[in-house]
Amino acid sequence: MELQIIDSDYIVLNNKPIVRLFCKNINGETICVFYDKFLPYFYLHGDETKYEETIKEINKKYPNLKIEIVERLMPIGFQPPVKVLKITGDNPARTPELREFVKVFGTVYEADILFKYRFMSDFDLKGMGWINVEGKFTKTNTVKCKAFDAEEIKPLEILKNAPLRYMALDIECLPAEQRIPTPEKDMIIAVSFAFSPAYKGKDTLVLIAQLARINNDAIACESEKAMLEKMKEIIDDYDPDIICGHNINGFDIPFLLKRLEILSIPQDLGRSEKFAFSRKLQRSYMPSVSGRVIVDTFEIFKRDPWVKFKRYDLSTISRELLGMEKIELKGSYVDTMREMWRTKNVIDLIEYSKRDAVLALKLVVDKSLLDKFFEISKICGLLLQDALGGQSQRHEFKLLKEFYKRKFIMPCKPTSVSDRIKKHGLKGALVLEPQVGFHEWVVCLDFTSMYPSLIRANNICTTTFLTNGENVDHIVSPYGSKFVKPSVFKGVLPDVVDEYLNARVLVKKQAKIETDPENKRILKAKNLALKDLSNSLYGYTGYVRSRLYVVDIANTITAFGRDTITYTKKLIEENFPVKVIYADTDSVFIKSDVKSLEESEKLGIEISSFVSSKLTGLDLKFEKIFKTFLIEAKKRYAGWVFEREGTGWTDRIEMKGIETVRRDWCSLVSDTMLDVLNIILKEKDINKASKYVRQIVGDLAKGKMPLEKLTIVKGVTKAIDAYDGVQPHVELAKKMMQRDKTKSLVGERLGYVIVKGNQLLSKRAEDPDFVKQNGLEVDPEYYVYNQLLPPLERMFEVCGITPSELLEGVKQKSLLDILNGQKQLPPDKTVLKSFELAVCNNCNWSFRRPSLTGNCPKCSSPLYFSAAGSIGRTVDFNKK
DNA sequence: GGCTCTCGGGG
DNA sequence: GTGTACGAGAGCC
Repeated sequence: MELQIIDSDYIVLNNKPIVRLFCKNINGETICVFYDKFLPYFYLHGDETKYEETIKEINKKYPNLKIEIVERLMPIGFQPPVKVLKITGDNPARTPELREFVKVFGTVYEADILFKYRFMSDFDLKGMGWINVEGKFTKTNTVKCKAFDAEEIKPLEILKNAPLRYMALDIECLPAEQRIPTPEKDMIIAVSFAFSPAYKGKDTLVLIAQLARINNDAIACESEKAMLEKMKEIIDDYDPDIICGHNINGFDIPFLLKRLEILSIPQDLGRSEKFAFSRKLQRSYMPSVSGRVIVDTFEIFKRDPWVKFKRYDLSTISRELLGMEKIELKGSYVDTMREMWRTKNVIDLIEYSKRDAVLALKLVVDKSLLDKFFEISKICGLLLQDALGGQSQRHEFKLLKEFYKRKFIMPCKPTSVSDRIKKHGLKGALVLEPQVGFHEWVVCLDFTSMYPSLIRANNICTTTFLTNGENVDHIVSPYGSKFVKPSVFKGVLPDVVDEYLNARVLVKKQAKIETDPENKRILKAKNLALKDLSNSLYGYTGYVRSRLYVVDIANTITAFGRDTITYTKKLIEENFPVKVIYADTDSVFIKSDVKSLEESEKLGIEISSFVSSKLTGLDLKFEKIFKTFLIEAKKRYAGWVFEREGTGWTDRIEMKGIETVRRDWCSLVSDTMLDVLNIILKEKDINKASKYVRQIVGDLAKGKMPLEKLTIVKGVTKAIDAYDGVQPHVELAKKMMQRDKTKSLVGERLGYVIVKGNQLLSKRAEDPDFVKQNGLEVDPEYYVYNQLLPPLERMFEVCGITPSELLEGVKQKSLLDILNGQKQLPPDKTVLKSFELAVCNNCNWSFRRPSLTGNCPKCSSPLYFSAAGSIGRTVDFNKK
C-alpha cells in the first residue's frame, strides 16, 4: 500500500512505544500506520577505557537497558572514529530521566531527539513523503481513522500529493469590556467553517451559540457548550487534514481549547484519542492536533521574506492577494456583537464570521500557499506541521539524517545559550561604500547561491574542520581556519549543499518542459524550497541554538564572501573599462560608458563569464540593467530596471531601503515620494520633480489637499492612562472620549490630521470628520516640514538639490511666501546627468554636486560636468 | 551606524 | 512530549 505521511506521533503500550504515522492514500482516505518494532536510543561518550564499568553502573540502576559499545564519528572537528555507548531504552518518555542519570559518565549525544523523528530519521521517512507499507489492517479505538499494522515501511519517491481536505476555522467572542476577549471571562458566540472540498455540499457553515433566527448557512445551538460539541462533531465528520485560520495559533486555537476545558468537553480535536494542545512560548503558540496540521496564514505571511505587506491583518492580505476584504463593522467590535447578541439578530454576525473563514481558506487553497512547505518537508524530512516553523529545525533534521547515514553522532541542543550570545561576534557580509548620487546605465551582476557555493567549493563543514594543524591535506581560509580537502573526506554540509544545488538545477530544467500544470506547480514550489534551504544553511553554524554552533565556521563563510566580492571588484576594474559603483554581499553594480540595453547586456555577460572563469566553484551572472539609478546610501537605492525576457525586455521601478509606503505616513507622502521617484528615474527631470513638490506644497498651503490624503492612522493599543508620553493619536483619543463618554477607542485604529493652532503638536491631532463638520483648517507647515520633506530631502540632496534650493530658499520664511514669491527655477541645467564631478570653467573649483543654477557658487561662472572613471579618461558631458 | 525598546495578529 | 523557538521597525545616542 502506498501512503503519504501527514503527521506522526507515538503511544506507549505495555511500556513499549508504538509509532503512528497518519497518512493519506492517493484517493484521499486517511489511514494510520502502526509500527511497534522500534525503540528509543541515544549515545554516551566518556572515558573509553572505563566503558565496561560504566555499563555495569548504569545497569545497576536500569537492569533492562541494552548498552553496546559502538564506533561512531564525532560531529565537530575532523578526527578518527571514537567508541561510544549506544543506550537503548524502552519508553521514550523516560529518556530524559535516563539521560540525566548517565550524564555523570560523559557527554550525551542525540538524547533530545523526539521519538517520532528518531524513527523517521533511521527509516529515512519524510514529512509529506510517500511510503510503501506491508502488513494488515487492524482494529483499534485509539485512532478515529482506519488503522494498519505495518511489518515493513519503505520510503518512495513520488512527486504528486494525495488530495487533502482543508478546513478554515474562525471564532467570534462576546467580550464583557472593550478589550481582546479572554477565555476565562468571555464566551464564544460563533464558530465558522469554510471547506475545500465542500462538506455535504456546503462550502461554509456557521454555528451560533443561541437559538436565534438564522439562515441556511448556519446552525443555531442552544448554548455555547452545545455549539462546541457540534463543532467537534463536524471536525470529526469532515476529518480535515489541514485546519487553517488567520492568527489561529495566536488566538482561536488556544481560546477554543481553554473554553473546551472550562465547559468540560474533551479536547480530542485530532485523529486520535490524544488531546489537542497549544503551548505558549514567549510570543508564539505551538499547536498540536494529532494527525492534522494547523496552518496559520498570519504566521506564514509574516515569516515570508519574499512578499512584504504594509500590515498583516486578514483584511490587508486578502485585499492584496484576493481582491476581497473582511466585512467592516459599523461600530466597535464589542458594541456590535453585544447588540446583535442581545437582540438575537445574528444574520450580520453569520456573514461577518463566515467571511473570515472564507478568506483564510482562499489564502491557503486558491493561492496554493502550502506548496512550498510540502516540498520543504519532502526535502528536509520534517513533518508538515514543523516545516511551517523556522529554518533551524529544517537544517537540524536534515543534518541529523545525513549524520546518521555517515555514522556521525549529533550533539544535543545547548541547554544555556547566554554564553554563546555574550561572545557571539559573527562578522557579516561586505557592503562597499556606494558612489552616492544619480547614475545611468548601471549593470548589475550577482553570484548565484554565493554562500552555498563557497561551502561546497571549500569543503566547509564541522566534520572537516581542523582544530589543530594535523598533517592532512587541507585548505586554509581567509579567516585562518582550516578544512580538510574533499579527497581526504567530503564534509556533510558540502554534500547537503551539493544535493540542494544539483536538485535545483534539475528542477528548473524539469519545470521548463513539464506540461502537466499540477506537476509544474510542484516543481516551481520545489525550486523555491531548495532556494530557501540552500541559502539559509550557512546560517545554521552561526545560530546560537544550533547543535553545530561553531562561530569560526560561520565567520569563515562570510570571510570567504567578503574576499570574493573584493576580488571580483578588483578583477572587473583591472580588466574592463568600467567602475564598480556599489557592491553588497554577492552583487556588484557596474558603470560603463555603454549606452544601450543590448550593449550593456553584452558587457555584463562578458564580465561575468570572465570573473566566473577566475573563481572556481562560483558563478557570477548578469542580472539586470538600471537605465537610471539613484543611490542614497548603503542599502538605499532606487532604479529603473530592465530585465531580459525572451527576446525583449521588461522594465519596472525597483526600490531597496527607500520606503515610499509606511504605516505612519499619510498617503500624501507615499504618493508624492512615488511620483517624484518616477519623474527623476524615468524623465531625469529634476526641475519637473522639484516643481511637482512645490505644487504639492502650494496645494497644502491653500488648503486644497483632501483630508483623506492627510490622515495618519495609528492604533490605540492599550488603555489611555497606560501611555506616559504625549502622542497625537492618544491625545485625540482622550478628546474624542471626552466628547462622547460612551465611547472607548482602546484597541481601535485611529485616523487623525494635525490642525492649525498654537498648542503643542500632539494636542492638535483631530478627527477628520470633526474637522470637516467644524470647518477647521489643517496645519500645512506640519505636513510640509514634518511629513513631506524629511523623506524627500535626501532624495533631492543626492541629485544635487539642497533642501533650501528645493523650496527656493524659503524654508525659513512662512509658507505663504513660497506661494506669493515663487521664483522660477533657472531654465536649464535641471536635467539630471550622471556625473562624478562638477568643475568651474573659470576658477577650476570642483564640487561633488553642481549647484542648481548651474553656476559656480564661488565666482558665478558656468560649470562643466565631468565623469572620471577607472577608464582613466574624462568624458565631457557638456558637449553642446 | 549600532544599540535598546515596542508591538504585532486576533475579538 | 527524548520538547522550551521572534523579529522588524522606530527611537535614541
